[in-house]
Amino acid sequence: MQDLLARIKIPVNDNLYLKDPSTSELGQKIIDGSIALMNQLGFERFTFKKLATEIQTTEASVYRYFESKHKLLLYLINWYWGCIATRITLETRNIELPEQKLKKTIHILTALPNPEIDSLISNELALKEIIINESAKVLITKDVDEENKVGVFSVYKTLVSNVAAIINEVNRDYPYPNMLASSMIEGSNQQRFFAAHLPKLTNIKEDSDFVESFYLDLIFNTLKK
Amino acid sequence: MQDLLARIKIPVNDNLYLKDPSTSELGQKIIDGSIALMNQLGFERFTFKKLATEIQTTEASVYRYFESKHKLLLYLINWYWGCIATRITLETRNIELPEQKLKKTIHILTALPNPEIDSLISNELALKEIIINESAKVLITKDVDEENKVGVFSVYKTLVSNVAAIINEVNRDYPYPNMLASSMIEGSNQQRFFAAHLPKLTNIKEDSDFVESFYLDLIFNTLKK
DNA sequence: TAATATCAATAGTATTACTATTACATTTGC
DNA sequence: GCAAATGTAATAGTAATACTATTGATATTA
Repeated sequence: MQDLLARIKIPVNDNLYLKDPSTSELGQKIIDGSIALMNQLGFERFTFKKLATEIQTTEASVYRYFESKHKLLLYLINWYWGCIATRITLETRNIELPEQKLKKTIHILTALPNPEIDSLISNELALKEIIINESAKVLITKDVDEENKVGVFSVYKTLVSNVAAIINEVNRDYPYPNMLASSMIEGSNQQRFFAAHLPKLTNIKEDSDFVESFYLDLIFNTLKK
Repeated sequence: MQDLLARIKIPVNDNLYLKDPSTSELGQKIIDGSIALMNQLGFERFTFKKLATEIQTTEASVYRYFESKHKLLLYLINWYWGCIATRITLETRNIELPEQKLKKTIHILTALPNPEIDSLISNELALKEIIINESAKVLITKDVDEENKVGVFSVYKTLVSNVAAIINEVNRDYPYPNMLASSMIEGSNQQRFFAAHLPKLTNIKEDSDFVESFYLDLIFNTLKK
């Protein structure tokens, strides 16, 4: 699985970069470095200057690839959801039973990545933490409409609509499949943030992955006919 | 109801302001002006300079009340959730049936405010939009732990725990009451953002309030024994 | 009325996101 | 094989903005 995914090229929207970072060595260093540094500092404290120092290049060189740190984060997010969407397609295509298919999908979307088994990329956990901590800062913005126009969110929208389809395979009459899908995707990340910082907003269980269990219970009870 | 609430003083954490804005005329102008302007511009584009121009004072005068726009937003959020918590207490205390109590709570938390009936404050809708659009920017931060230490989120945590208690009144054995509560509170706002900007992530129904309906269905199905 | 405390305005500074320009290196076409 | 074109990177900026230091004005109280 790991090798297979490593060979698949995940396409990311053209509008997110000035020069495709996957085509050069410096580009790769920018991606790898920004995942590490943004996770460490957080989006606000992260700057192109600090990144440049870290990967031994210059601020301006980074600006050759990305016109802003905002777009860089959008690139990372886009790429992450592209990977997840690919995983769901690959790992559920041989499953017949709709319930099993949905169960697997919920696992991929809500569980923490197991670095040994299902990691697509060298630093998936760091990237997942960035998704958890920083996503809202570029999604919930006044610019969302303009960015949506140029297709920045199409990967994410496709993912939600695919999950919604899997939900409707289990219960054809359920009227809110997209809401349920996006609630789970966004909510599971948020609950992990709460667990780490505001545990009173969650119910952490020692014996199991409480986030995955919560959504399994929630979704299958809701879809029960 | 309106008059009653208008007379209730909603306490806001001391650490959020340098000088209590509710004690002076300029303070009130800062609050009212910032709700209007932040809703109009969004948190990023909102600055103290622009606010000062708007309410005909100076940037530095605003800094007498709030040490940063970050803290100002936290103040607004805190005050909002204080109002909501008060409303839930007042409007459910005479309800005997746990199911009816929960239903009312879900309504207060997920429905859009009706300006004529249940508005606490002159510009509740604008404030609600700020909560929807900007909350994540001050909650999901690297500073969350320090701010949590000084009690900035206590109002919110109390609200979640109160709603969790109402959930457990309906089903004493449900193991994730806090998660369900915080998921609903955060999720309902997020779904409204999606509805406005990324409708493919939701399922908007013309005939009813889809957000309230979604959560009523979701929660009561989940709690069914 | 004089001392004191409160409040507000002016004029800054420091940081940071971002850009204009130039220099160097590599590839490509004939 | 050499020049044109393209790709890459470095220097040295600008503009915006969050935030502060200081001084001036007003109100309160002894």
